[in-house]
Amino acid sequence: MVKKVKARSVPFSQTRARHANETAEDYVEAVMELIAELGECRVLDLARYFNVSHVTVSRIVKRLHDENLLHTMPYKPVELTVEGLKLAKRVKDRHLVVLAFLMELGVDKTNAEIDSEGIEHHVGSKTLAAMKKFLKK
Amino acid sequence: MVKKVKARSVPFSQTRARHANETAEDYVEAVMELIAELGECRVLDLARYFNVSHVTVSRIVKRLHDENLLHTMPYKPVELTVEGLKLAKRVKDRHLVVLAFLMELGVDKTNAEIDSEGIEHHVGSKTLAAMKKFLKK
DNA sequence: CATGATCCGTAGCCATTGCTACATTTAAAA
DNA sequence: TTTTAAATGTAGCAATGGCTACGGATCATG
Repeated sequence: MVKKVKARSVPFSQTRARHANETAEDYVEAVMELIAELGECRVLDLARYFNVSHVTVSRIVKRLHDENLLHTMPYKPVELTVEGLKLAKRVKDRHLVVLAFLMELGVDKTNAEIDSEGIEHHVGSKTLAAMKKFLKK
Repeated sequence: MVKKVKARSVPFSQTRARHANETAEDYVEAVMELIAELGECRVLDLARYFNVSHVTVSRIVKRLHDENLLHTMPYKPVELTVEGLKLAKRVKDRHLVVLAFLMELGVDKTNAEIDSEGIEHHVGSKTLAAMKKFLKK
């Protein structure tokens, strides 16, 4: 008799797509933050923010432009599209909830910041709601 | 005056390395589970488990062999090295804690399983300790 | 307006993780 | 034993995200 093992809940066929999506979330959030802090967001600002070369940023910005999340013109600042802004707001809200949640749970700020940046991308709506509920008490 | 924006807590310079590491964690955990369930772990078992082609599994198994996490011989089952088993146990323990934690938080089992698989890789020792403490109460 | 510093784009390399197509090995069945 | 099905390996392609090196654009400043 051959036992059957169930496949993962999150199919791995989408690993690359999921990573690309996380990158998109990180970038729109960063663009929103950098515009808020600096007034505009240049490619080099993103490169410094993420600690990568401007080349990496440039290519990713181009991809996100093709995906209608960012506006770009050669040698001009990066801006958010309507869709990009919507995503950025959602991501930032979720990020803040996760961060506050971890700290409320007793994790020190430093570790809460580190972990929340990794965790946030994997927090579904149900988990997010549960975290918000926990924070209210 | 130019404002300074702090870089992310988790430098993105290590994105690829982090993803590769997550893959390693997922694979050793899967190998341990499949051996427990099926008695042995074949490349195709992993392919079915992760919903990817056997080619993808084959290449990753080779890499993890080079990293001393897995034993492999051509056309033979995949096994864990001592180091791989140690990692697998740690990963499984953390996974179970995160899953139990989410369910205790009020997330339904289905969503807890989905989210825990993404979240687990980003739970540091401090956050893990906080989750365990929460579960004790 | 010239010029040099800074910013940005392009070319081209690598690693990881997907894939299809085809070859080879293993093991079971005829 | 031979043949056939299943499992595994290999070749080679694409997308994503790292990088260095180099060249063109922009802008402040002399």
